Amino acid sequence: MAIDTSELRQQQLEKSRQVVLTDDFATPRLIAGADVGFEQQGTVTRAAIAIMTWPELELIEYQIARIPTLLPYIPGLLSFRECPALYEAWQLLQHKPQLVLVDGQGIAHPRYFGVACHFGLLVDIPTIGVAKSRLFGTHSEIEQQPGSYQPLMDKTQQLGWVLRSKKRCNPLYISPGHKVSLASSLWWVEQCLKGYRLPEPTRMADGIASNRTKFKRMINKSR
DNA sequence: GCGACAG
DNA sequence: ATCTTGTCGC
Repeated sequence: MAIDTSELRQQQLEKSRQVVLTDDFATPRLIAGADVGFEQQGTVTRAAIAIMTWPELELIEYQIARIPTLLPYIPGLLSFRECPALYEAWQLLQHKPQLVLVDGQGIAHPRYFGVACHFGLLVDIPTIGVAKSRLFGTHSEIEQQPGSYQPLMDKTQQLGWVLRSKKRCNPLYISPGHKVSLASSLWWVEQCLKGYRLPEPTRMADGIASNRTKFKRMINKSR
């Protein structure tokens, strides 16, 4: 398919100016995890959003949306590929969360506008980007000690954090999405860690979106 | 010019 | 991301 990527990148630059990087939310009652998976050789996009209570972190609802894949994967343009499906799932929710952990980068992006920023602006809800690998920014080595972290930098400007969330696991790349500060983005992810590499909301959404049999049992309880 | 590159 | 069982290491 023919895609004018220069136009999409221009949209990102314009939208990035609207992203809010200070805390604009009270202590959340519900925190969500959002992730996307694919079926049929990538022709179908499947988005999952898991709603969990705070501070219990118990799953109370989840929604899945399946739509035809609109774009191929292009580094830097992930939001245009995943947001449509995420928005479909969002509209199905009976409970709207006050904070969302989105898989992928927040402002740690070449245009300072990753998928977490894009989705947060779209639904006007605070979001934090939690990515499993690096896209943009530099950082010094992370100690092996769980809980250790380093700032993720762009020259002299900090974009986020690189956190060793679990022993012998690759670190997490955390950055503000929308209406969240640098300090809070790290703090909330830490609060949602329960012994696994991924924070609970993200881990749950990831399991559901990836259709892992392991998660099919536990999610049946909440319906 | 060459490599890097969220999911 | 996805195709996929056992297996190496802490």
